[in-house]
Amino acid sequence: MNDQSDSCCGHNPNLDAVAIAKTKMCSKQTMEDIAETFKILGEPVRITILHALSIRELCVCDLAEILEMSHSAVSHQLRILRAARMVRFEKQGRKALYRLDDSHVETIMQTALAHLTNEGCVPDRREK
Amino acid sequence: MNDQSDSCCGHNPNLDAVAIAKTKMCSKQTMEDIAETFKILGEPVRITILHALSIRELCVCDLAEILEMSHSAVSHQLRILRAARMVRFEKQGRKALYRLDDSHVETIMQTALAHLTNEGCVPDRREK
DNA sequence: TTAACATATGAACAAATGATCATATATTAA
DNA sequence: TTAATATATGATCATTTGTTCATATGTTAA
Repeated sequence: MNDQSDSCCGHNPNLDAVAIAKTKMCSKQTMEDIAETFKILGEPVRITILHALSIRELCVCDLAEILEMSHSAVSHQLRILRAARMVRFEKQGRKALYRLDDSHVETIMQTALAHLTNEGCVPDRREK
Repeated sequence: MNDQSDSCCGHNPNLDAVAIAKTKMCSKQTMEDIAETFKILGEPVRITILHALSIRELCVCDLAEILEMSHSAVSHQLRILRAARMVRFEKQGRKALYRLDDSHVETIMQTALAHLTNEGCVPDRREK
């Protein structure tokens, strides 16, 4: 925001280090895109939906039961996950069967779990 | 929140599917911990700090220069990253040299990037 | 057709949160 | 010691965002 206000206040960044980092870093846009992805994963309800769908496909009604939440709230969150191309759905009668739309999500989740537990990886919990 | 309000309104979840999912799913607490990790990564400023530190160690002053932000704002975010054990620092004189504290963070970032660019994953089958 | 079921979505509200500002602590230089 | 430098942090404020409520759309059963 204010890159000028500090230069007059006596701060001395290591210009070499700053230059090296800047040239090797990804674009600001890329960083924002990655952050957006994590922001979506950073909600208990949404990550739990993805976790459940990693085990098997489920409809809104099932997810509401599992999460102990209203159908409306679940549907709102599914909309966000759809927009992020993390889940997709298929209409079956009056139900909407949801499933994961990207295997990366599982990988990301397991790595996050590894960070938390300081372990290598996690056993596969999928059905069969 | 309200697990009772729906049962009297005529919704019929697939009880088998729900049971299967429930027994195989991680605990609620684990989900919340994972979500917390992602929430921290889901902020452009924080993920950019981690990205910069993945290139080389930097002090608060350098990070402020790279991010074009105030030192205060950077320091606040570093505090959050420290609490999550994603970065650690070492005092050198009046400077504080920060570096990554967990190699998992880089792995998670790269997988997220793969999700965004649709590389090495399931083909895109979104609904039209 | 009518009623029940299943999902989707806009609006409103409350809670969470990041940036700014002011201030505090600590280290080095003069 | 005094001043300058470097970082840390509490409080405030504005924005973001998830849930609820009301309502709309569409499907199946009676």
